[in-house]
Amino acid sequence: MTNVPLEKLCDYACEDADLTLQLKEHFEPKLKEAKQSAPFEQIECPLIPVLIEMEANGIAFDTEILSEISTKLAIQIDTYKKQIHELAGHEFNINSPKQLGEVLFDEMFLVENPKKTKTGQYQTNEEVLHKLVDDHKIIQIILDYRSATKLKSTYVDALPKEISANTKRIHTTFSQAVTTTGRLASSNPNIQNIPIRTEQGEEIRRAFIPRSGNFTLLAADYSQIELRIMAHLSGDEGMKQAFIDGEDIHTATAARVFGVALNEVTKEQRRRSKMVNFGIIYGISAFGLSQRLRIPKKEATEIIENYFAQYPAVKTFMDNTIATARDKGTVETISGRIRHIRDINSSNQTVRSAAERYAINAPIQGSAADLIKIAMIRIEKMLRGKKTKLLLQVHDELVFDLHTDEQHLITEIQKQMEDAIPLDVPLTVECGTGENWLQAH
DNA sequence: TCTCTGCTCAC
DNA sequence: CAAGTGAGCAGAGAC
Repeated sequence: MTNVPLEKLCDYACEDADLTLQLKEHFEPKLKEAKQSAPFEQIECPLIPVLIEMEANGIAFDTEILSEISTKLAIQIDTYKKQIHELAGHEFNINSPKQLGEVLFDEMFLVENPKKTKTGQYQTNEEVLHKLVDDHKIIQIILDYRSATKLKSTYVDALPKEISANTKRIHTTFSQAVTTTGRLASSNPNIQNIPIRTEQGEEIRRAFIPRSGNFTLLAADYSQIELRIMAHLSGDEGMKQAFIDGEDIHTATAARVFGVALNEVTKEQRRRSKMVNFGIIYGISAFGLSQRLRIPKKEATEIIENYFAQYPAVKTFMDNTIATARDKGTVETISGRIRHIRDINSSNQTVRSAAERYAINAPIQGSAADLIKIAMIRIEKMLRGKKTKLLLQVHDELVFDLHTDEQHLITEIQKQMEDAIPLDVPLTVECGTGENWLQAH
């Protein structure tokens, strides 16, 4: 075992349950000797065998469900393609942003001064096309074409190729050391970006199924984990109270920002507040918010000012985090995971502002990663000797093969996730089961 | 075959 | 200039 490169071993382990066990036994004592830092010793090292097991477990996959979708998409794509070529007056490669831009803007003149990319091509992304949707009927068809080809090439046709000949399951690779914040990454295939937002997209999740008739899929999701971490780290009383009272955070935020009662919040107000809440986590600008909400910049500025007036400790937290980054060149998560922030003192405002956004986002996103990793380590320990298996992690969600005789584990898993790190606000986890990943949500 | 670009999927 | 973290696809061009 010692003569084989570790990477290879992990590959083989996916196909070989006995080797997986050997790897786990090999790692655990060695890792205890390593001494570097709390997140390294307490989180990353004990997580290694957990990830090895998840990769080895794999998730069962029903290709037949997808073949139906594939045929449907192929017909749609063909129809769109013909309509687009007809409206354009000639054939061209719609998949080429370069060719598409030339058709729309050099031949059809749909815009006076089209935006260009840094290489001088016309921009044809979703945002640009959406603005033109009422100007010409070709635009909506292009958007539909893009969405259909994306689903077909990236998911419907690609996922079946990833099924292991031995296990008949899909075994992703989790990268533990590629992200700047402490999140995991998933590849070959990436199971962390399986569609869910559109009706046609979410159908793909039906193909992810339990390993046999004695199992169901269990999905356990943290609710609003990043905003709860913001409430905790900032100590903002108003935001904390909203979570303690079990309120819908976007509605509660809207009530405060727009100065109305909770039951008077309109859908539009909630939508705007939701965007602001997300913006806060990412490091917001008035311009960015105005673009996303499609409102004047002045209005966006007003909303942000109201937000900070209502959640003053959030503003203080953001200022303090940036000050620390300037002072020490680093920021930290709850577990002490460090991110170095370069360019925080740059004289170039664009560069400096970007560094400030990284400084604000890293403790939030990284602490969420700490939390779920701790939960994974404890849950894997709890599941030893059980039939239920941990399969996937999608940043704030864990997916399991749940044995039908082990229903009691749902509450145990939920508890482990909610209690991973005690915060000043409650953490809530929603669990669902089903015959596929879509149903489990 | 490799690398870069533009785009789009997720949290 | 302008919202954080990733991965994968097709096109396009260098080699």
